[in-house]
Amino acid sequence: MDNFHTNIYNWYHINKRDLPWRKDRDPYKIWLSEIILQQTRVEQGKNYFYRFAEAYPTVNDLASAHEDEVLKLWQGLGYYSRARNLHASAKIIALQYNGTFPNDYKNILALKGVGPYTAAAIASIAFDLPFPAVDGNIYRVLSRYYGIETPIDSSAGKKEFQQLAEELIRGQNPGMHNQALMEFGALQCVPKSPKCETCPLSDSCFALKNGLVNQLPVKEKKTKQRHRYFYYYIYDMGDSILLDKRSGSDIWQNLYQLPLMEYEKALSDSELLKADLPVKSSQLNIKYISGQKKHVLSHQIIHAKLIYLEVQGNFNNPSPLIRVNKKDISKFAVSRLVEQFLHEAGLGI
DNA sequence: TAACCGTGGTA
DNA sequence: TTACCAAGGTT
Repeated sequence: MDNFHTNIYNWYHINKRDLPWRKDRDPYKIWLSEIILQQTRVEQGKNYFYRFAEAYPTVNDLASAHEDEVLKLWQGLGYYSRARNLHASAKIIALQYNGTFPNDYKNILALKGVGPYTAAAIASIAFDLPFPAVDGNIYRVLSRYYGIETPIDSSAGKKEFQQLAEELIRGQNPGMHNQALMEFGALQCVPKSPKCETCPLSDSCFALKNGLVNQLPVKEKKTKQRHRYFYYYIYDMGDSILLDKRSGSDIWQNLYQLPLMEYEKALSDSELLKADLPVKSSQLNIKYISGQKKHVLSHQIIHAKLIYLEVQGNFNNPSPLIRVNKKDISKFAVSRLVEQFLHEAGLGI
């Protein structure tokens, strides 16, 4: 074995973390952890893994849950399509595979929410199959060590790194190899201020030798952010309020929210008082309007306010909105933004 | 292909 | 405060 492998493997055996999804090689748990960890730090994902593993010990348990329940467990982790796809794939495994996790790369890759990285990670870690798991860590480690300046988010870059990773895993223990490289990127060759002074590869690292550590990896695309203006309404009916389920292809799909009005620009409070309501009624009293809250997503900036309405007298259920008892609000999956507004209004958790 | 899809940590 | 970005995938 060459210098690269030997040093990283030695480093890994000394420095690897004791992570809960690596206690055994249950493909279901490895899959679950990989979905949770997509674009997510280990420290943030850990608690969610414990939650899911306890609520759904097997893939059949997950398959028989309701999507609302799965989304509630996922609440706060973001990228909610992961939860929807996780649940949909669990149903496929339960029904089409009779509860046995598929054990070949093609069928793993065919699962919803499983792309090239995740399929390779599961195939290698759970089934010893020699597929390189090329994630953000590995782009960073390889680009620095080998001095590769091809942008990692270009198609040429993806092809180049994939090919290099395939050469590197040849003849190695696939699961250990992939995990060693990822762990090395996550703990040693970190994005900012990597620990080059204590790095076992410092003698042969191209970036360190050439002063390119802070320039690599190269990424070209920058996502521009769209501004949106959300006005949420609490319809306080004494012991209950109204909730609404989001649908369509927008953010927070299938999560619940307070009745919402969206505008292209910010409304002043006086404009807001004259504006349409999500549910019209002559028996409303405005208790207060909150200050503006800025909620930043990866690709959108949402400027939001909460309008607290007290409903006088009777109020018919304005379908498709649902009337929810205040003590049951916390059973519904909501975005962080709605969760914070509910909390500030003394509702929810 | 590029835009879209969340949240929280860090410098 | 801003900018970056973390065990990416889908459309």
